[in-house]
Amino acid sequence: MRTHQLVLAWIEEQLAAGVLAVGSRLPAERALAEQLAVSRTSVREAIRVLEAMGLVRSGVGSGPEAGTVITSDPAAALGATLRLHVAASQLPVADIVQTRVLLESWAAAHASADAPSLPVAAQLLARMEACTEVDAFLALDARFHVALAEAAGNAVVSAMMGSLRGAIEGYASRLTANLPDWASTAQRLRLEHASILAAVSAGDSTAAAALVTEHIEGFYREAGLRHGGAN
Amino acid sequence: MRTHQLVLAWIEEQLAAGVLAVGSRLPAERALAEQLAVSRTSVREAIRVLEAMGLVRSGVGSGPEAGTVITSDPAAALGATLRLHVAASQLPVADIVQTRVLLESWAAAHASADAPSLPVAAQLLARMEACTEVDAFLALDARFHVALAEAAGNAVVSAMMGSLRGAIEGYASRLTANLPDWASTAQRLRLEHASILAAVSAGDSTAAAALVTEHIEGFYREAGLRHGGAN
DNA sequence: TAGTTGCTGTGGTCCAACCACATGGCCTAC
DNA sequence: GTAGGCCATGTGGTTGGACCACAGCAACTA
Repeated sequence: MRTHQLVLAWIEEQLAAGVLAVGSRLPAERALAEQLAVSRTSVREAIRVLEAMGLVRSGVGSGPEAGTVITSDPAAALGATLRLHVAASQLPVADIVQTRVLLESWAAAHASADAPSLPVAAQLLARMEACTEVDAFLALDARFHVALAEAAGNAVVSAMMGSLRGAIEGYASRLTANLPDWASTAQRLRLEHASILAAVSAGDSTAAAALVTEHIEGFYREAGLRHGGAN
Repeated sequence: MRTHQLVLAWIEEQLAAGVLAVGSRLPAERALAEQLAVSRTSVREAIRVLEAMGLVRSGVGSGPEAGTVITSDPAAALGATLRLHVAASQLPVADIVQTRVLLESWAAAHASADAPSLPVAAQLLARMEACTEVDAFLALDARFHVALAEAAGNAVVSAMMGSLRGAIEGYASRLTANLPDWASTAQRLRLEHASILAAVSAGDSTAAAALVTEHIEGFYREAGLRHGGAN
């Protein structure tokens, strides 16, 4: 076993045992290196891995932002991993979109009408009304979909949904250049968002799932996703 | 931007441009460091991240196994990430199981009856007939489920399915200690596997999805998954 | 011809040093 | 007594160099 994996195993143990939890601070790199009798280099490699996994956040200086603290952002980490594999032509974008439809339609069907994230989603829709810039619109759109997914109450589905969205975010942004008229497309998306939110709030799970499916597939159909190998 | 992220960005560019592809060799660490005008340490940190993402494999010495080569094993990487977040109590095991049911029942329903991975799945079932040891049985079980998922032809679903299974593999193994009689449970699982495979081969997608759902939920119900916080 | 030996290049590990940064306490000037 | 500036401290970020184990291969030797 390589040295940095020893550090990773130690940290995983501490997490499983509850000694470390979200919000905890890891010992300083130099102290941890001495404690585990390894070099600071190996400790840093382990921390880089944990950072890529979305499990820790490192900051320099002093104060609350400094040091290495346990966080939990699985969506970003999974998204980055997927994005790299897409770049390596190992994961077709079409499969990502299809999986996203699968997860998100399930989430829409299983969302509870009184979930606290639904008002958040509604606020995001209000902000999108006045938003004309493409990338800002897409950023709000991403947050809306994540809020919708959270209403189903499954953290894994939410994280994977967000990661799928993030993995092809740049791709989706470039796709908008294919659209004949962004303003009209945006308006259509706004209406679809409102319909989805209404269906979820009304508890009409069948309609919600169908609307979500059509919403996502419709966008990529209009923007011209090439099936079978696009990246 | 930190130095190792610069290296990551460079490698992602090379991947996206097709200069690097699966099977390619990365330049040697010392050469890459000089080429990008960074230290070898930073190059190594980037490689550790890519390794954790399942994108590269490093080997010492000379020959085909040596050096750092581009691979693609997203399932293992995603699984390790999920496992750590489970250890940090941020992803409930129940949510992982639920997501697995979602993905796998979808895969069973969308599997094509003539997929090349179905004969592989059948072979795995034959080997499980004679397998009595728990961990070996679970290992074959994992491969069977992945083969089944691959029959649906969606690489992302397959990878996520495998990662979900891997993230709680150790957990499932410990759960078997709760079972009153492993031999009878194993026999039941074998019969269910055969039924699932038969339904998929017959193209009966509705039955296949229902059988998969009951198969997975039944196991965790019998083994006693504590809902809401077990890890 | 067959075996051995050493050269070469690879990643793996460690160390020592320096930098940039943010905080907090001390010290000075008013 | 207060306000301002300054430096000591501890953090991660980065670098260069050194050494090791390993696997292949070529040159050399018996």
